[in-house]
Amino acid sequence: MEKTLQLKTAEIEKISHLDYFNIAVSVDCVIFGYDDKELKVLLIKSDLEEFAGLNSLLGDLVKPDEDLDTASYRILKERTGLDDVYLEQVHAFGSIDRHPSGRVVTIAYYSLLDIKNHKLKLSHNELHWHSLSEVKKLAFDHKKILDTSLRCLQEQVMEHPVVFNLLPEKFSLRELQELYESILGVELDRRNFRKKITVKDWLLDINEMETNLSHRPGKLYSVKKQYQRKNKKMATV
Amino acid sequence: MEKTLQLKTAEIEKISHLDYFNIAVSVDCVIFGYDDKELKVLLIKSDLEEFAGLNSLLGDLVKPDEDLDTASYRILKERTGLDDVYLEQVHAFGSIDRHPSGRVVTIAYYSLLDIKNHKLKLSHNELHWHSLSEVKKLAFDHKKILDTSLRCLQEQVMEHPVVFNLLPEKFSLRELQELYESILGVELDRRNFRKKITVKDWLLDINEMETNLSHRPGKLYSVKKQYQRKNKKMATV
DNA sequence: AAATAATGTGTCGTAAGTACATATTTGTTA
DNA sequence: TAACAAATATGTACTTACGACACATTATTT
Repeated sequence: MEKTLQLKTAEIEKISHLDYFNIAVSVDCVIFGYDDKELKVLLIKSDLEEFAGLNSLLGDLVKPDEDLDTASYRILKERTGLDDVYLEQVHAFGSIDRHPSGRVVTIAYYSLLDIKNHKLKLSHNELHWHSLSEVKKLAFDHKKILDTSLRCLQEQVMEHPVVFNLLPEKFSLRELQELYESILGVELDRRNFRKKITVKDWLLDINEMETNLSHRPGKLYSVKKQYQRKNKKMATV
Repeated sequence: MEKTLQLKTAEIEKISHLDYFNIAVSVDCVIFGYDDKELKVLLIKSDLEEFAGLNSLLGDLVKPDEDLDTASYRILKERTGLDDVYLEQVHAFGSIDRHPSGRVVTIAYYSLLDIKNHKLKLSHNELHWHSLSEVKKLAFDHKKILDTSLRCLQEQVMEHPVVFNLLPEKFSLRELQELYESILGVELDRRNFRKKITVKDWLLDINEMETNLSHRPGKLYSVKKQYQRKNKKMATV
């Protein structure tokens, strides 16, 4: 009697192991960039037949010996050559049929980087920056992931010093304001914006001015060291 | 030449399918309750040898034909008999060795429910409410998941009408304030709290009073219909 | 009827948010 | 070289939110 039960349990366990350990986990990175006064996202042509012609986010399956954060940094590194960039986990997406090759649960991350200063390794063709406003349809559920990530970014942006990776090291308040305006999708009053930013005390006046402008140049600032978010080691402020 | 490549690709694909579709995904529910002026969490004795004697959150592996939200509602339903409760996804946890049986990536959800009005099906022994302050060590990485979920709840609580599932349908402002105090871990000024809450316009004055008190009774309120969060169908406000 | 233990509301000072105007600095151009 | 164009830099007045705090009211208990 006991033996039968034992066997049964073992069998059940074997079955259940097969039943359950057969999902793939992926990481999808929503890599935001900023250039030409527009918020952009890095997309690649999907290589799946099912999504022929559509773009997708940069993602990959998580390896057996890789944790989620490591996978996200690997993907970023592989595609952009960067490894000192801040990544933030956004949400897990796990609809049953979201991936044509099988059950793939994906964890979305977003990242921010300055397009001008980090030219892509464009060896992979079909890897391009796209203006957010022009992104309509993406492969998989990636449009939903993109929308969720943008909302997440918008919620963080006024409370936390996250956006500075989108700008060059030195930037003017006008540039910063334009960046906020593209992220939030609203126009901001210049004077009030400056007050709000300066009171947060994130910025360092580096005593330099803009150059090569056809009008009065503004002062240049950089983020204070303690608010630079280079990598996960950095504490959340 | 081309044929060889073809074969190679097919082989690679086969290998990679085996390599990658071998992760299990679980959902862990941090079920918060409120009773006796204390925030509590529902825990169960771990049935794994490795964690003998330790409690764990309520979780289960996600079935092949089940999406993440469905799994979280199933777990809640199985353990508490409830299916009309709000669940909120918190974060994905995916350290390589977080589960002794193999690679299990887990998605954490939190939920809120009124302990008094939803007596547990205590057929499962060892399923109990624990005061948050007394929870020290949990199985797996569940302590970290609990801490993260609490922080998430704390961040939401002043901005969004999430906590009302922790209270009975009718409640006094004092009860609501005590709840906020337990969640946030701070004392609040009664007059300022009332101002702050009433300005949000979440509450409906139902023209009833507390009864059976040894002092002056307070008015009773309920959440306005549009802010009740029964299930995911409910929009986020 | 007095004491107790809550509820319910108001005020005042400070900080933050919003709308708005003027002076200043640089490069350009007539 | 003086006027102009275009942007920077800053200030003020009004309104709204926040925090500390005090007093009158109501139901129960003794």
